[in-house]
Amino acid sequence: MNKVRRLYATLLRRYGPQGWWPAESQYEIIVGALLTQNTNWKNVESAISNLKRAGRLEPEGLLCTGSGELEALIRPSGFYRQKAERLRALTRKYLEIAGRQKSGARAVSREELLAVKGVGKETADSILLYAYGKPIFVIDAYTRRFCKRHSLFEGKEYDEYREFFESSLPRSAKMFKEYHALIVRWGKENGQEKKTKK
DNA sequence: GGCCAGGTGTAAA
DNA sequence: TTTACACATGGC
Repeated sequence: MNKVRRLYATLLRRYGPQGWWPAESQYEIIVGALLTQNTNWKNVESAISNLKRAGRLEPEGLLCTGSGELEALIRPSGFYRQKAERLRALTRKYLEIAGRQKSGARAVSREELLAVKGVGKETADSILLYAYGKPIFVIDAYTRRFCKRHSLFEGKEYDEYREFFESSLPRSAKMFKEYHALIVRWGKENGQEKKTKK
């Protein structure tokens, strides 16, 4: 049993299952993944609840919402102008994937998500893992801090971290979901040391 | 009042 | 390839 697995057991014992991703639908996960970019989750919840209340938290409904109205609804999540635009692009991709799945065509790929403007590696991987159940380990700022703090791994590239975790753990989406959630939970209780000036 | 939050795209060096 | 900066709100 390696250190990565032992730490997982420790976190799970300390915090219990986190039950991520907190959402009522697959589409809500995708919307949350985009809105949470560099943003406090509380603000995202507020934006999502606005969308829900307005009946816009579904792909077709969101796409037929005017720019001004959409921006106003997601305003609490910050970067609201660009996020409104990017949310539309991602929603179109989501519908395209859904249509394909219905006809049994090829499955969702990381590349096509990355091709959507506003979707970077973390967002793409969050979507693949939490919305589509693909066994891909999500790396975020907390994960890097976690690695450093526990002397697990010190790399540079996003994919180096991802491969480190994926090669240290059984290939299980269920475990990847829980581990990432636990790291975030850990991160919220362990503020960063100093802030090396990003 | 400044720092931070479950990043990403773009432009310049 | 690396670094710098814009994007923006809300909580402490």
